[in-house]
Amino acid sequence: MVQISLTFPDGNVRRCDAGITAADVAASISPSLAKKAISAQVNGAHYDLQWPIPADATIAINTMADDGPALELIRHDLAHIMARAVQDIWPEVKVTIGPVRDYGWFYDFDRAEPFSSDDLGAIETRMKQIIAARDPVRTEVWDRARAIAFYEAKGEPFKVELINRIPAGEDLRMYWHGDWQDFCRGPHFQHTGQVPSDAFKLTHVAGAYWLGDASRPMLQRIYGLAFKNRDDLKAHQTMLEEAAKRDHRKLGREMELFHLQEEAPGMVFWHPNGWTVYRALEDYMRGRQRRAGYKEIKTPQVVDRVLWEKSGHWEAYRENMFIVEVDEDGEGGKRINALKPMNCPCHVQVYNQGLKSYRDLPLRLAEFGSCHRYESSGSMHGLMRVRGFTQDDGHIFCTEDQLESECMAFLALLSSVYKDLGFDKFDIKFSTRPDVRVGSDEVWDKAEAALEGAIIKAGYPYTINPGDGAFYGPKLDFKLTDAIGREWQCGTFQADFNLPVRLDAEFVGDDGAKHRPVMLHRAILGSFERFIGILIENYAGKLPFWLAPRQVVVAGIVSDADDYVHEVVAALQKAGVRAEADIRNEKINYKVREHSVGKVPVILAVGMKEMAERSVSVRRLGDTRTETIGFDQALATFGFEALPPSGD
RNA sequence: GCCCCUAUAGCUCAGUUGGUAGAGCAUCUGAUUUGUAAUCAGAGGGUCUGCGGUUCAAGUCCGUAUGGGGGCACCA
Repeated sequence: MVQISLTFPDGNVRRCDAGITAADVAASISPSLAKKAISAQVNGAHYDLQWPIPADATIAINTMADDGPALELIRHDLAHIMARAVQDIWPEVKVTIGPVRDYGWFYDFDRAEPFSSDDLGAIETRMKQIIAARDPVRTEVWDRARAIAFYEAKGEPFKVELINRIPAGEDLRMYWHGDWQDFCRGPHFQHTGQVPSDAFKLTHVAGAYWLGDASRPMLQRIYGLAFKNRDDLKAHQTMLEEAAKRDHRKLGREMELFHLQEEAPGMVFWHPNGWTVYRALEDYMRGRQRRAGYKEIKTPQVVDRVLWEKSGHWEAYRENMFIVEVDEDGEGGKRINALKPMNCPCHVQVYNQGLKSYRDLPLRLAEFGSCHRYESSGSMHGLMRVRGFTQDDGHIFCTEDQLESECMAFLALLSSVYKDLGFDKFDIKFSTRPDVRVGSDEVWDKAEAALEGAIIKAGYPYTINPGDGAFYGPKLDFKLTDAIGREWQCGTFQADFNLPVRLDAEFVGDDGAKHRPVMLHRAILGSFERFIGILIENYAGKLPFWLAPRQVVVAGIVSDADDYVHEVVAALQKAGVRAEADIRNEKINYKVREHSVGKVPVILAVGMKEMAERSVSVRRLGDTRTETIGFDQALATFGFEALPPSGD
């Protein structure tokens, strides 16, 4: 019998048999709780659940138990086997925890000397010996006192701390792999020989804070990859190698899109090609937002600290701000300004000019706002996390009653934009009220219900991050993944009950009295920098025609056709196509190769034959076939393809 | 910010146990007028990231700063 455990955000776990429906779960627990199960465990295997699940749907859970050893079991056993191998070799090393993750596992160790790559090889060798020994795995249930006494005697302070964090009354399950012991929830194989010995690989070591707390010691985390067999492991390693070729930092250099340099860490130097992509994306977003009812504005880059003090940023965000000191009177009388780290306070200033009526709401202000944040040195990453960036920012001032409909409209716009840009699916995280917050519970109830209601009505799967909301309101985050599967937050939709109060935004209601608007912060791309990074990786540099920096290269075959090449290029440019001539004294093979490597979507080869019949030979990126079409047809075709998607 | 790794020509890299640098591509100059993924020949190009140390001698060893990579923390 397959046992299913559903885990809920509050930590409750419901165990039931396979084949039940969401309605069954609802009936046996409570509707609200049933709707919010976030993950399921089957025979130790972990599954994320996506919501909403229709009430009558069977909770279909893949039972890996039937088709050989579950990957999770393999990875979990390897975590224990690795920890044992490490202590076999270096008995003084302290063990901590080692969870299963996508494609493998990791385990954190406390050791004075760093693990070297040679050490990883030695650990792997020892692990294989343990597997070959087919050591039995056995388990016992201990009470807390015995376990604590055991680990204190053994000198494993991290284990003692872990046990102390487990809720009182719970028994502890102790597992032995041979004579090496660890405690965990299980389950495990019956002996170590059940783990495939040729389908895992220790990949790298990295520092990681104990319990994710930067004030605690930094441990050494060893990562491993593990699969059911050698072929799966190799396939995954090949996939990673392929993904590395799509890295936007590599493609950004190869395609001459942008560069970064030491004198301006985290600030992008956009090259002509990259800036063309940026501008194409900006123009597209401008059109989409205008048609969605946004008014575009532009606000200052440098703003006096007084405003940041009012908004609360000076207190809460100061160390992340670029400060600009101006010697105002020439005698050292300093005026302190800051580069804006976000646009919100400036948008409230625009809103606050003139008295607003309820008839003005919802008021949607949009800005391609350049922001600067002094991000910590270790957090920067190519275009994905930078210090100077431009948000496709927008703030909607509305009433509480308009919150849900604005959220729905935003979801529709975002999903349409993402679809145009090649993302049919994306991860949505819904973050609810944190312990420390502003605003009454009543307002939070209303806002959370509006956001969650909108997303359920729109029918998108989402994950709840309980307590992960901002102090000023709940939020939805929209995440996209890069080439190697790292998630990056792009879109966001946040309700804010704080800033309208701090910056005194108000409107006159139909009752003639003044009211506070709700302020909604929202972005679709997030930042142009990050989104372009994601786009490059998602398309492996082969951007769709309308976004490509060079859309068409007209390559002459012989110099006698040069005039015709220039004529075609000029006509294409007039038709709105980014076209270039290539009349260099090179073979057509050379030009085709160079522009293919350069990821130009269309190469038009033009020689004496084409000139005579006023045609072009079309070769599209990724397709080795060529097609000859007439001059006018080429203008019409590429002129049309150069237009951005309308989203309609 | 923290841990580990790392820095040689525009790019990708080689440089053996320390003896003051090399390849391919790119660039430039010739020749070649070419039919859909690299025509041939020649030339130029590097304070080996900065600073300090060890040594008769440092690209190579040590320290440090900065940048980069992988993670962790952070992302009000």
